[in-house]
Parts: sequence; C-alpha cells; structure tokens
Amino acid sequence: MPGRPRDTSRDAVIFDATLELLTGVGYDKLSMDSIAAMAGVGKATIYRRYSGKAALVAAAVDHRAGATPPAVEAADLRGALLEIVRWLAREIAEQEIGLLGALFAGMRGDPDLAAAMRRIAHRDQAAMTRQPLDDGLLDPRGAALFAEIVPAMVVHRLVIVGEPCDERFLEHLVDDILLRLLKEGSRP
Amino acid sequence: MPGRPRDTSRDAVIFDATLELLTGVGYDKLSMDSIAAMAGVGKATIYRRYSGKAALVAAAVDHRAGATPPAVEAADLRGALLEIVRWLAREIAEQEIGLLGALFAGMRGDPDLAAAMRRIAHRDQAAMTRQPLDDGLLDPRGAALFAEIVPAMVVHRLVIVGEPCDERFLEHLVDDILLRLLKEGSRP
Amino acid sequence: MPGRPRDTSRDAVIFDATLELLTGVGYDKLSMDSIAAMAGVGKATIYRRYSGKAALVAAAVDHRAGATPPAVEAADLRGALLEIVRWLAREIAEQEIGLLGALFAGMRGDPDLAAAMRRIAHRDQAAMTRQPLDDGLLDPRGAALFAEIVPAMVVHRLVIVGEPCDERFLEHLVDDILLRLLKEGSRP
Amino acid sequence: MPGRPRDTSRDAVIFDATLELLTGVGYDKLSMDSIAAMAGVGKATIYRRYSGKAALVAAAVDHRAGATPPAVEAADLRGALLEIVRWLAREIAEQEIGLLGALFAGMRGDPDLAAAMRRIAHRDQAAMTRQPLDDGLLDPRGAALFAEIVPAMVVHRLVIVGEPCDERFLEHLVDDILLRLLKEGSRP
DNA sequence: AAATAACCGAGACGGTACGTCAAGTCTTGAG
DNA sequence: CTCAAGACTTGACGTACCGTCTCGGTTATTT
Repeated sequence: MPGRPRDTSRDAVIFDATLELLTGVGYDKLSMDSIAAMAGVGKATIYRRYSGKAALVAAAVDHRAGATPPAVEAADLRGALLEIVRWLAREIAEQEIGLLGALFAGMRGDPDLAAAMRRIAHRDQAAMTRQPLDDGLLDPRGAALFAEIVPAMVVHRLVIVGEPCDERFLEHLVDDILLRLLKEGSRP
Repeated sequence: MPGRPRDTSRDAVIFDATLELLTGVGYDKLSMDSIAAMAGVGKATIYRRYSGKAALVAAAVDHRAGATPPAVEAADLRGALLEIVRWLAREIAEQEIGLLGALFAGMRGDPDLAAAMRRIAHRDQAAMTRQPLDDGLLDPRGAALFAEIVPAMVVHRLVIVGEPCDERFLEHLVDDILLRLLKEGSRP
Repeated sequence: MPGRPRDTSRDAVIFDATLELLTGVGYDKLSMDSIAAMAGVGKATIYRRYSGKAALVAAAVDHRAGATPPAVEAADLRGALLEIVRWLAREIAEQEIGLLGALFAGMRGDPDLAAAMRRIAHRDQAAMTRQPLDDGLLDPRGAALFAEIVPAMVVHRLVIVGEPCDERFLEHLVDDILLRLLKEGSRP
Repeated sequence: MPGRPRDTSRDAVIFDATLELLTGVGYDKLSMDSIAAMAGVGKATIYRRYSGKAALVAAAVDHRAGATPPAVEAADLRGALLEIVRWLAREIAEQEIGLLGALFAGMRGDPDLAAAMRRIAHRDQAAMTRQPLDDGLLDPRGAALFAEIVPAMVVHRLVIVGEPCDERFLEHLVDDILLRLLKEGSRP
C-alpha cells in the first residue's frame, strides 16, 4: 500500500497543544481550531487521527498519564497507601479532570468512546496496587476496596466539594477509612 | 418605582422544559433555543433570569430536587442506611447527572456559579442524615463519614464506572463499607 | 369619557428626545428604548401616541419643521430663489434626512404611513413659493418647476452624492438651472 | 501558503438569493438568515465575504447592475435622451431602490461603505452619456448637467413623490427640462 | 524514474448554537 | 384612563465552533 506515511512527530505536538489548552481553559472552552493553531497543524491532521474532541482529549490524557508509573518506597502499609494515594490525587487533579469533562460531553453520543475513557480512568488502578500486593501488605480484597473507594473520593473532593486533595485530606482518607476497613477485613 | 414584576409562572415552564430536555438529550446537546421554544418563552426571558446554560441547569435541578425530602421508615441502622442510600442514588442518577455536566462546563469560567452548584449538590446531605441522628442510630462522626463517602461512591459508580447503582451495589456499599466503619468507630 | 387626560407636556419631551437621537445616531440606530429613556417616559406612552418608530419620526420631523416658515426678503428673482433654496437645503440636511430613513424603512409595510410622510415632505413646498408668486417674481408654471427640481437635487446631493449643499452648489443650482429654465419659460 | 480557495460559485447563489429576497420583501425585512437559507449557504460564508447586510446588498446590486450597458439607437438628441432616461429609470426602479435602503441604513456607521455605494450608484452615469457625446449630440457641459439632474429627479419621483416614472413623466423630464437647458446652453 | 497514493498546512464550507439587542405588547402600582 | 417602569414574545444580529472538504504541495512506496 503506497502513500506517504503519517508523520508521527505530529502526534506529539497535537498532544502538547491539547494538554496545555486543556489545563489552561478547561474542556468546554477548548476548541479544535485553537489546538490546530497552537500545534501548527491542519485540522484534518487531527481528525485523521481522532474522531472528535472527546476522543482527542482521551488520547492525550492517556498518553501523558501512561508515562508515569507509581513506584512505592515505603515498607509499611500506611506509608505505602499514602504514597499511592498522593500520586493518584496529583494525577487526577492535573490530568484527568479534563478527561472527566470529555467523558461527560462524549458519553451520551458515543458509548464506545465513553467505554474507552473509562478504561483509561481505570487503567492505572490495577497497576497501582500491584506492588503492595506483591509485598504482602495488601490482600486482593483490600486492593479491590482501595480501587473502589480512593478514586471515588478523590474525584468527589475535587469536583463536587471543590477543594484540593491536600495532605490533611489524604491522611484522613488513609487513617480514618482505608486502614480501618483493611484492618477490619483482616480479623478472623 | 418598580415596573412589571417578573412573571413567576415563567420560571416553572422554563424549569420544566429544561429538565425534560436535560434528561432527554443530555447537558451538552441541550440548547437554549430549544428550551425557549419548548417553554414557549423568549430567550431574553431566560437570559434575564440566568446568566447562561450552566446557571439555568443549576437552578432547574435545585428547584426540582428541593421538593424531595427523604423520610426514613426503618428502625434499625442497616435499614435506615439502605433507605437513604437508595434515595440518594436515585436522586443523583435522575437529576444531578445533568447538574454535574453543568458543573464541569461552567466551573472554570465562573467560580461563583461553581460554588452555587456545589451548594446545591451538598444541600440535601445534611438533612439526609438528620433523622437517623435524632433516632440515635448514628453519631455525628458517623453522619459526617456517611456524607463524605456515599455521594462520592454513587457518583463514581455512575460516571466513571458507568454502571447503575443497583441493589447489589448499594448493599455492598452499606454492608462492606459503611457498617464496618460505623461499628469500628463505636469500639473503645 | 372618564380617566386621566393625556399629559400634553409628554409630546414635547418625546419629540425633543427623538430629534436629538435622530440627528445623533441616525434613523436605524435609533431605538424606542433609548428615546423613552432619554425622554423619561414609558414606552407605552410613546406607542399610545404613535403607531411605531416610523410614525414617531415622521411626527417629530413634522413638528419641528412646522415651526419654521421661510420669510423671503430679497426683491429680485435671483435673490429670492437663493434664499428659498438656502432655507430648504438647511431644512433637509438637518431634519428630513431622518424622515427619509423612516420613509425607506416604513413604506413597504405601511403605505398609509408612507403617504403621510410624503405629505410632510411636500408640505412646505407650496408655502415656500407663495411669496415670490404674490410678488410677481414667479409664475405658477415656474413655481411648479421649482418644487419639482430643487428638493430632488438637494436630496440627491446629500444622500447619493454625499456632499453638503454649500453656497457654491446652491448658486449653481439657481444660476445654471433654475434661472435658465424660468427665463426660457417667459419667452414668447 | 494559501488554504482552500474561495468557492466563487457561492458568490452567485448568494447574490441571487439576496436580490430575490430584496425585491420580494424590501431592504429592512431582509434577513441574513433567510439569505443564507435560500442560498443553501452557511452564514459564515456570507460574513467572510461581506461585513454586513448593507455591504452585501451593495455588492449584489453592483454585480447585477454591472452586466447592463445602455446601447442607444436613436440618432436625434431627443430620442437619445429618452432612451437613456428610460433605461436609467427602469434600472433605478428595479435595482437601486434596494441599494438606497442599504445606503440609508449603513452610511452613518461606515463611511467607507457609504462611499462605495455612492460609487456604485454613480458608476453607470459616466458611461451612460458616452455615446451621445461621441455622436456629437451632447457637449461635455450638457452631459454633466444630465448626470446631475436626471438621477436626482428619478430617485425623487420614486422615493419622495412615490409615483412610478412612467412615459409621461420621462417626456416631461426630457422636453420641459433637459432639452430646454441643453438648447439654452448652445446659444451664443 | 515515474506514477501513485496518502499525507501535510491552510483555510473555506454548511450547520448549529450562542448571547445580545430591538420592536412592539402587556402588566404592575400610583395618580 | 394615563403615567413610568420594566417584563414579555418574537426574531434578527454577528460570532464561534464543529466536523468536512478542497486546495497546492510533500514524501514514501510501488511499478
């Protein structure tokens, strides 16, 4: 099949422009024209790669987030949990808020896209608890509980409550909720 | 010297049209023109009352939700929690999903509006646990924990996970998380 | 017929505001709201008197123009013609341009109103040449020619050519057109 | 590096729709939305070409009128004048009335546009008298007088007097005004 | 080497919705 | 019944964005 191959260097500049504008003005003030202009790219080049704004934002967030695995250092359960929770809170605050906007906007019209974005949002959660699981700090039931509660409360804190996930909140989350549920779960 | 007073009957038809279209087509396919047309109202009449789509949706959801107090019947803690959780899940699924869309869309550009919408989202949560508190089924610390965890997990379930809050999920929420945290809290 | 009588002092302030705004911003940037506001009058008070913007402007121009009869002093034909032409040019430039805008805007939708405005535009023209007629400076045929040519050329100069009716133009009009036609007409 | 060039076929359909609606409903009932709809064109395509309704109408009238040169057949002065006057009266009645509406509406806010419209209104008038000039039927002074008087009286007749330029009026214009002025001018 | 075919930046295209503004009508409370 | 104030419906305005299409021009592969 002949023809000029896609210029892969375009992907990077498109992602950069998308993420910069996304964090700058928010999802719904984000326009494809402005992304194309900032990236120095034709709109067709974007639409050749992504089906629309929601898909582009999903891909951009996926790309950026994919580069950051956690890497836990603490050896005790509380320390490990705090590290993971800190990383997740920062990740969501910085990147995935935009993804959530895309999710809201796109999920009605395109269920497949919504499913893809949900996969992105979930993807790290499995990897996140792998190390504590391997170290024996966490059992599978505890890991599931963690994955169910922590993202929910972090997102709720940021979006609904509208306050940052500061250290105080994260310690409260770990000490008053997670540790008590996990300890409770380990009793006979 | 005041002129013609606002026709309060217009508020009702505007809210009705807004909510019907909101649940029908979703927040971002919702157009001011279609609301005005369905309500039989000029756009200026809407913009005289609300600064934009986000503010209108917030007011409409506020209006509709305000009419619904919980009213718990069960006398035991588990039953009471289940009732409240069921009501909240239904409320969020039916009404506040639209509000969340508005929140995402509007919160960057208008922090005051975002704050107002957060107040709306929070408003019922205090009243929600009042009866169990009065009945002695819940202590203040437990009520705070409830208000912190339940909305977060319900919203997360609906938006991020993308699955409905069915009875199975709600019982899991009550039995595996809430009750264990609340029992734990009552120990020495 | 009982009821509060119309406050005739309102007519004056409405006319004043109308004419001031008309000369200030032109016919089509003239809004009923701004007239009402400047006049310190409710819009209903205007619409109770005039059927719409075009009718109001016509009445205002009629009112203002009606107060100004010509009063020719010169005893020779050329001097008399120049005086009349000067007055008419000033009158049209200052007032009736607005009326012409109203005429254009309103004539399609309301032929009766258009007829009324044409009557206004014509009204002075009969009176204008009365004195020269009485003095024997002009015969009826000459007066008719005058009334047919002068307003046409003044309006054309102002609107189509877009230049002011300065003394040079007016003398050209009198010397090169009017006087030659009138002299010609008086020959055997 | 230029992008996609303007589709010049869009100009034609826009002009057609504009002129059809203009003659149908008149200048001020003419809406950009209806033009766009009838032309099967997005509003942006119109606004990309013309700054507003007045500019569009000016361009449309210019376009349509530009295609029509006079072509005089008569060999005597009276016949030639009548032919030209007839053509001009028809032209103004059919096309330029709309342009005059645009001129009134737009000339306050945009003097450049007003100047352009005046150029359009004047454009044919030079060419109009070229043939009689070449044939020696008219001298330059007579041609200037013609161009000054005839359009003025035709417009005045149509707009202010509100009557059509029928044959009777045109002969009056030629016999009682033009010919007498032109003959007068040729005497010693 | 030439032809082919998909790519690229740029930007015009048909649409849809936005939020504003004006026209003319209606509704207060006061006189 | 009139007044000032101002809310009402209607409908056009000009702007912004979407996702598509069309230019002239640029690479790679395939003949």
